[in-house]
Amino acid sequence: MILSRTSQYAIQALIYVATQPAGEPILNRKIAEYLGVPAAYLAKIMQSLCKGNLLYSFRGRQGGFCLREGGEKTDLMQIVSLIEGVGFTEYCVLGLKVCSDETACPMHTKWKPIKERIVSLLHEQTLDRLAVAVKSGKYRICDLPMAMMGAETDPAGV
Amino acid sequence: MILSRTSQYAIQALIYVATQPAGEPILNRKIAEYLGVPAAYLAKIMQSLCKGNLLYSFRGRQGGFCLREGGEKTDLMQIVSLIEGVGFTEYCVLGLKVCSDETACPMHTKWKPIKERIVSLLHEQTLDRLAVAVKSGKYRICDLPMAMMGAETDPAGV
DNA sequence: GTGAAACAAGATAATTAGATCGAAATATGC
DNA sequence: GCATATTTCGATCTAATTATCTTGTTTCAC
Repeated sequence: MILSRTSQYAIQALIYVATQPAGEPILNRKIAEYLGVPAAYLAKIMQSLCKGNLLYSFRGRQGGFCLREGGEKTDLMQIVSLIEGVGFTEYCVLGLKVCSDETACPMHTKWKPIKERIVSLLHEQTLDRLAVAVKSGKYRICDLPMAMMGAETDPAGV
Repeated sequence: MILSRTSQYAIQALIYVATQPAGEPILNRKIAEYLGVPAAYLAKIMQSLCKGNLLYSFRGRQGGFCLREGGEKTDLMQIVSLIEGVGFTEYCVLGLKVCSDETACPMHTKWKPIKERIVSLLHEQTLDRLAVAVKSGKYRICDLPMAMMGAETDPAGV
């Protein structure tokens, strides 16, 4: 609805890395397996994240990916603008090329505050905060195992 | 960022129809020309809008498209759910298949209120209100002519 | 050296956007 | 009434974008 699948995978992967002990390189394969996303595609995304200076990569044996120092403070806005391009928040809801305070689409004034809330939410969510939430066990960054889906609606509990 | 191009075109076209005198069928060609969008593609979208009971269509000479009676009260949510499918607002920001109050991604609680604001904005914006805004001349549903782009930065005024 | 891993670039698949074309319908002129 | 121009309808086809896979190379620990 808002983010491309690429951005979603990038965020999930970075959160996962942030939940792991710092300093130990993590395999792309492991991340992909955990998240249940295609490893080859994820590898490409991880490369972008390296080029964008969010990750370190180590080749060869004992290789893998690590957060850069201070990387726990990376916020979602940084990740998203890296993937979708800066200014992805500037797009007009109705798709107009030019839609600013001066000359706008009829949704502009109402949409602007919502957009601002989205931006500040993306800014305030940092990898460390998200990692804590995941480590607490209250939240997930990967899908439920199929078996569990709809488990609540199953009175027998299987 | 939020809506597919198809939804954007659908909304633009419906607003345009709503600005025109009711009862007079409007040509797809005219709408496409005004909005500056591909006519063939728009025609397809118009068909969906007819099937979704938002528009009437008339074939042959003097044909064209009209809002259905009461159509001025159509809100953007109706249009969008027709095009993108109902439940497009239910998607998880991080792309999880299941993300509800019971079991969620770490963004869920913060994202939910924003999502609700988006939904209510889409609900409160009806075609007649948007049409009024456009007819007032304060807002646009089509792009500026190329010549005007950046006109403000041109001291000579060309 | 050898094997495990990231790296790079391209090929393929899926989805979305847009174009084409032959109908079917209908107001209008004759 | 009948031909005709005008328009939507419907189905299919192409192009562009996005997501995914493949293959080979480089790097590094052992």
